[in-house]
Amino acid sequence: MDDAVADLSQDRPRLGRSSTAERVADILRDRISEGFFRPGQRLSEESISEALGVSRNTLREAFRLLSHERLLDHRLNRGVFVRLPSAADVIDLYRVRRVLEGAAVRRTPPERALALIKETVLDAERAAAQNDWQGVGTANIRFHQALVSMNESPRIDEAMRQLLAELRLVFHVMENPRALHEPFVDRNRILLGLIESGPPEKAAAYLDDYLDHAERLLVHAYGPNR
Amino acid sequence: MDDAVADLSQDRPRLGRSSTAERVADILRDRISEGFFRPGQRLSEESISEALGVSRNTLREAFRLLSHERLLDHRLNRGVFVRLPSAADVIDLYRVRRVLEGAAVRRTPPERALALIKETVLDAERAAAQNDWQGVGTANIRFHQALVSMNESPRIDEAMRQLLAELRLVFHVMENPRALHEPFVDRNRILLGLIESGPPEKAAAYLDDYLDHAERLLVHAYGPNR
DNA sequence: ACGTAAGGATCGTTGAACAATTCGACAAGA
DNA sequence: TCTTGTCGAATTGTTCAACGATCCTTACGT
Repeated sequence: MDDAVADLSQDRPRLGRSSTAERVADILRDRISEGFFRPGQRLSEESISEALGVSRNTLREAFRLLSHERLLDHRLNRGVFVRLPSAADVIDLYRVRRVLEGAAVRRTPPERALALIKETVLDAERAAAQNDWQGVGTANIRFHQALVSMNESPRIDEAMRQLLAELRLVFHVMENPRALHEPFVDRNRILLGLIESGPPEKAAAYLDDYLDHAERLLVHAYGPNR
Repeated sequence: MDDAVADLSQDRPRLGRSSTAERVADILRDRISEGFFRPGQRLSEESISEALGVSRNTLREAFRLLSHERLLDHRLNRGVFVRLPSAADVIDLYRVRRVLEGAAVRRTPPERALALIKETVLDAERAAAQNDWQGVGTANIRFHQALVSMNESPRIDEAMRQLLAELRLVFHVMENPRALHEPFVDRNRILLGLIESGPPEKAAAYLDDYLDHAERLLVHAYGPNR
């Protein structure tokens, strides 16, 4: 009986949830990540609060939340804009990735995480076979989220979630999703192999090259915009 | 003339700063980190908004900011409380530290960061000589902030700032600051030496031991509380 | 010991109001 | 033509008062 009660405590976080502001933030976050709101676009308090049927004050609380996640850019007296990351941002994002993902592949992978990673590799391959490059991008993101989960740290998972959401903004600025994601379908498979069997150093080295490649791709296509 | 104008654009970030909510958040952040508000304490919207002379709505925006930094705990319909980290939180915080600081010491230290680190080592030694253990704690925190700055990533700096603010909450729960900080005055000096001269792997190994030590100290003294 | 009910305190959310700020347009001047 | 000053509309920043919803405590009854 005590066991059952102990299991229950895992559902505890779901209890606290709710609050209009958070639900509004969830909606906006989804809209942003799916590209409905474009990077650089201004979000009007009046029109959105009216469309969602919540008061301006509540909407502002939601805006605050998303600003803190770096998805929105809050400029004083000018309103909030969907964040438009600069080239410097891209470079910094990859610096963080090298740290978080590098630490991950150096650990002995927990079974749980390994299964997750395999799954996302398959997802990417399936999507690629159907020329669904948007889907490949999504699977890619989940692949790296799974990678980082090897660190077994809730805080790192959360940080990675935010980072990838921010990176998705970068993707939305670029056209030609195929060139952006195709090279990494194979690389994911290879990296998985190195994690499973190879020595950690080998996987780490390959990962560094992987990230260099991805960063170069982005920054190159990003140069003109700033 | 154009050159002068270009230089000016560096001051641009300073323009955006302000907004009552952010200033309120700054005040509360300081109060929390100095221990004026104790972990677990409830912060009443009414009394604080009255004391600070701002409206409840504005105060709530500030609360949101600090909740996102994990300094406050926002429980629906019950109000906000100064966060009281659990033992599991402490363990996770140290997992993150191992990743961020470990990556830092493996890099070739930039001159700028090295100077900062030296400074904080001296600060800690000076404070220890005067039996100012609060001061040692502060210097210690700045030492690790400086360590992490070797990563040369604004986002990692920011993450570390938050992490250390959260860790300060843990310190405030414990009595006997001396036992908590004294051992690390010497260890800081040694780690600095290894970073300057030793091979990175040596510094990394010592750092792991350092963090194990610190974590054990905290978790041990923390066990009873939960 | 346990379930229920009542009451008070506090939070969640709203709507309206006004001041502060931005931005574009247009006119005046060099 | 280019710059500068001024005005007004639009939007944000902040406050205030109000009401329903939720939680906590206390008291009561079984």
